[in-house]
Amino acid sequence: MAERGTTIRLADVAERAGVSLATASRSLTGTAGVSLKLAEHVREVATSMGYVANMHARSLAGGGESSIGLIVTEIGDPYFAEIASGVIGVAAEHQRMVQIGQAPDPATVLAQIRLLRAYRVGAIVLAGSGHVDPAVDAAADAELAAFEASGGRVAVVGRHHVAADAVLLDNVAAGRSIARHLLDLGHRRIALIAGPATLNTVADRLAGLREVLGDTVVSVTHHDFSRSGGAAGAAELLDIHPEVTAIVALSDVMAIGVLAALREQGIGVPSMVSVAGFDDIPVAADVSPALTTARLPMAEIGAAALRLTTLGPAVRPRRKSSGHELIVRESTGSAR
Amino acid sequence: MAERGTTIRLADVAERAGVSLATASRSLTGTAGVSLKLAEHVREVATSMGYVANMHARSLAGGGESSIGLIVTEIGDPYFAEIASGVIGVAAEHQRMVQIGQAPDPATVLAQIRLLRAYRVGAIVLAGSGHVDPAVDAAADAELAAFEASGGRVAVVGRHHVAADAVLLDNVAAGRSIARHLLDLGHRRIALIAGPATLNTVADRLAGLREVLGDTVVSVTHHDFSRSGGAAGAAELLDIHPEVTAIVALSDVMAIGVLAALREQGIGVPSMVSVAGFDDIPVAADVSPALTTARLPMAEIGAAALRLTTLGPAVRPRRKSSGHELIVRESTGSAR
DNA sequence: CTGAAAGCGCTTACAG
DNA sequence: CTGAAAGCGCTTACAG
Repeated sequence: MAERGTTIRLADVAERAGVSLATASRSLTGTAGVSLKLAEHVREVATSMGYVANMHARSLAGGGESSIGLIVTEIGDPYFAEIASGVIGVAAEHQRMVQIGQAPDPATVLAQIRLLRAYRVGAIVLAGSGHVDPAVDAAADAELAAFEASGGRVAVVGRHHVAADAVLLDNVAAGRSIARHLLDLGHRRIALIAGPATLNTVADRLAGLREVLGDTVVSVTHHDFSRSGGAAGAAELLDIHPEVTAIVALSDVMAIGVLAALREQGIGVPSMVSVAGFDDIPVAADVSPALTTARLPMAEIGAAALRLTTLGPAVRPRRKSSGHELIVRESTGSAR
Repeated sequence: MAERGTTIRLADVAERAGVSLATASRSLTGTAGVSLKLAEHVREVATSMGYVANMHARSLAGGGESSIGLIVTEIGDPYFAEIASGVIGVAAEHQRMVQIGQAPDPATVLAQIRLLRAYRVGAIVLAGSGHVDPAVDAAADAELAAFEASGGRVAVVGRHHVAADAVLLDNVAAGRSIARHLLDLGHRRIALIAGPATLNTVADRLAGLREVLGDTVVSVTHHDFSRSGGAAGAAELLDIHPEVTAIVALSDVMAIGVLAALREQGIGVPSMVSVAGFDDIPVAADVSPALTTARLPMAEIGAAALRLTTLGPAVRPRRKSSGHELIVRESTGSAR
């Protein structure tokens, strides 16, 4: 075992094995050009000494695999946890480590991209909605472009205006699917409880919804993209528009908040009010009542995003659609 | 913007700013000993050139902050997502990046620790249960010890036998709390649906439960620590022990599976059977019916674990208890 | 306050 | 198949 604060270097291994630094390096990295038994011997010595290569030195010297960077809004949110799971799974297939950063706002996104660049990651996956106003994301986009210009690869999830490979979320179509479903059930007084109006994800889902719903929409409000945001939206809504027969929350997490608020007020779902969400987070099937939602397969999306970065750079950015699927469960029913 | 594949080095900045490498370095790292205006000038030049320091070089040269490593079993699991959220939050406070690895089995845990060591992280937080048989974790423990010996800091969550700082999960006491609650409700025919018997977490929860439940336990089975594991356990149980009036699943995720299986068979909860879980994952309050559980504050636990690593090494490992809280909701009621 | 030089731990041409 | 040497991009004593 190493002495406290002391670390074994390749030079130590080489000396003990009685070979040169170069041979030791080749033996351990599996580079061709060392006799099998010598390489084997060096490996044994290294193991017995508890040698662990220094990736910083290895990176600097031009060897070593780069790791991959992932930026999410909040890892505790099931939506992002799923994406992360997809990304980390694919990274592991390629023996890559992932460095993860949380970035709740545009300034932090920029800072995280910088940090990831400083660590010389090979690729960055940026999840988290872009903004309706492209100016808000301009600094981050420029940083991403600079990263690509310096040889890095990037893939974004749910961002439109970036000149990078992207998995585009099928938000507009998902909105339409939810809307049609509600109309089919006879609903004509519908409220939309949305996340921040500044986000593309919100704007897109809203657009799809409104396109089909037309003037059956009696209310659109904006709240935090969270359980409590959904609950607050529902409470407020019930005061002002008690005539509403259906509520669509712009995410499952918000929808769960809506469900909680409705339960608290003793309003039956779907007997009195139908509720629908977006995403199909893992727990959507298990809430009470089970949530009707538009499924976006986030884990697959995360995996797909990282896979895009393993392709070489393209002349024109690749775009891949997430697709979506309407999942009808018990939270929606015929209008009363 | 840099040319494709070309990266700006500190030497480029120094040259452009008309100073030496040393002065450029000091200006950018904020080291004392450079006139304010010169430092300011260098910083402007660096920014205008889009310079991003190479952390690998910085680390090698002895400067730079080390990042922190986190190992979880599965980031998509809300239990671990919460822990990760706590860890990443604290890491951000300290301007540290976190490198995250998923490790579903002991061999992978070992591999991940090695990788983290190779990246010369300053600290490792290992979440994920230890094993009843210490031999299973021996290799990982040794690697952790070697890491500490070489100056690294480590904190584990829910592992007993490691000679490192640890946040100990209050599993035994949590088991007792759930057990007492069930007994108080008059249940005398109780089934336990557990995760893998090899895990400490399972053994401890089971121990607390059995200590209080005594011979009211009619069945103990082991399944995957997952929703489907819980569902399978419940289905199997109902066949063999229809007389059971209460089921405790060893995690909320499993309990959600139990709830699903019961619903499928039309068995009322808690009218026919009461169900309880462990952890209080964020969604526990929103499932149907709302889940009675023993809360372990995972986000705080993750945060506490990382904070332990910021303290200097201790002569004897620090142990911190997670504490727990019985949360009674609607899935438990009087025995029929 | 500023600079020239050594060194961090590797990998990889370049020779042999 | 093996080794001596240069170099990756920084930071930090050491001088001045």
